[in-house]
Amino acid sequence: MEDIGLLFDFDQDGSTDFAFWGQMDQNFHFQTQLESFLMDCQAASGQLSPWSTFGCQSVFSDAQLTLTDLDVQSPGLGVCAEGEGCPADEPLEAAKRRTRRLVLHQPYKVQRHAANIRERKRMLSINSAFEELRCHVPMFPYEKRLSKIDTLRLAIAYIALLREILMSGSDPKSYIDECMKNGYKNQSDAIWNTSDLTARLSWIKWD
DNA sequence: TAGGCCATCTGGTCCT
DNA sequence: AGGACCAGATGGCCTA
Repeated sequence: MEDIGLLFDFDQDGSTDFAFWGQMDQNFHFQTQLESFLMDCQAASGQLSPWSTFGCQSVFSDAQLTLTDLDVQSPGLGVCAEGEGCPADEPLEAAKRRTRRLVLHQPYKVQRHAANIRERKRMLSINSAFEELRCHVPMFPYEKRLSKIDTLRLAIAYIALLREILMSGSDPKSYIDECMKNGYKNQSDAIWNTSDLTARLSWIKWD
């Protein structure tokens, strides 16, 4: 038995899109196992969190295309170890296959790489949530994209103001007009001040 | 060119 | 044990 790690770079951007690792023996049928593994992941991707539609599906649809003409050899034959160069005369299907294959005898490295991928996808899901939040905070039509911290702060201020409107029982439009005229009273957390928030809200069609 | 923002990597900690 | 979460470090890009 031998530890093996495989890193895939489907889009050739130099970063690993997918990692596979485990142990292998002489009877290891690489293509069959990898293919069924990818199929399992694809089947599961529909149940995964938002990143799955963004990252996982595209990765795996690519993977299927790659696998169809992926002349995968038994690991150990012409496989390059990380940090070593492949022999120059090797028929470098690696580039053709758009696949970076590694044999790692240090399982830690492979696990670390897999953790990096998970972390990247976790950040993607966070970013997609930020995008969604940006759609719900008041923006000027000409305004450039809000940063993450500004999105959070504006969302907090927006929620606070909406709560006040509800508590006041008055018409939202007239409440905003009042704020524009007299200033927004609640300045306790004035990261977004009166003119910022109420001016944004004045763009909203309340009817 | 400095500062802000962001993506990524990484190691530590927490949770299941 | 492995994955999720978090925060620090780093480097790239953009803008004033």
